Amino acid sequence: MATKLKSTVKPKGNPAAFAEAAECLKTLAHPVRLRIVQLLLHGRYAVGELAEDCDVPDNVASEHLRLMQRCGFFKSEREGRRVYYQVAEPHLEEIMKCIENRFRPDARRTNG
Amino acid sequence: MATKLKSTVKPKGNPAAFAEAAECLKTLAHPVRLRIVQLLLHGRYAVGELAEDCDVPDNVASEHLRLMQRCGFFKSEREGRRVYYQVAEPHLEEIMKCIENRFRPDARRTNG
DNA sequence: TTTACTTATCGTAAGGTATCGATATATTGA
DNA sequence: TCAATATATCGATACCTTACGATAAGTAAA
Repeated sequence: MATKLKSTVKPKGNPAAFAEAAECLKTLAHPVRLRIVQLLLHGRYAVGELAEDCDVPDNVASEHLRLMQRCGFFKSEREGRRVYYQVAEPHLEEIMKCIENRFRPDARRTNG
Repeated sequence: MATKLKSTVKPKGNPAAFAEAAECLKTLAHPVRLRIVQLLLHGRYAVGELAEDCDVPDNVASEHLRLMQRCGFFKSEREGRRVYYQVAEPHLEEIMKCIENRFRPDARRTNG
């Protein structure tokens, strides 16, 4: 297998994009929020359902959802007393797959 | 194009994996650190070089590098007075590509 | 050995984040 | 209207993170 050489040209960075990306990653970087993302990538859930699954009080789940909605991850709609959340950011699935791929039990040392 | 239905089965979560993933994402979630990751995915740089590119003092760059090294992102080796860092985590490239893909100027509304 | 260069570490202050309990708002049904 | 359910918001607190300046440590050259 041939060794791939890295380019020596320095990639140009976009500070505004890095700032926005950092914001979104920070929002993703919480165990409960990761679980909520995983759940909502597979279906549609109300606040109380998510809270129960994550074993946190309803108001805490609600707060996590608010943060993620602010980043555009989710949208919500009320149905009767309940408010259902679902994914609104198309790239979430790809990013979550990368993360799950990395943190599978056997995911280390795929290459050099 | 057929509409893909979401599975209704609830994915089972691994709390320990979510905790570890959240740690690593938090470490990634900083504008300067994202830039450093981008640079090191394209080459090998010393602390002072990274500090200059990122427009931060050397000790701040050194601290960011220490945090990321603690997550296993990088390894370092001294050469004379300088310490060079390079990527040690194979999944970094894939994850960074996802992020760059999402935060390109035209990256919104790919589907959904 | 003395000085300069490069990186790492430490203490600290400022600002941000997570969580909790209490309370407010919205909806439904009695 | 009143009570119950479901969600959202607020104030307070504890904790964490970041950046800064000072300083230490490792290396090279004078």
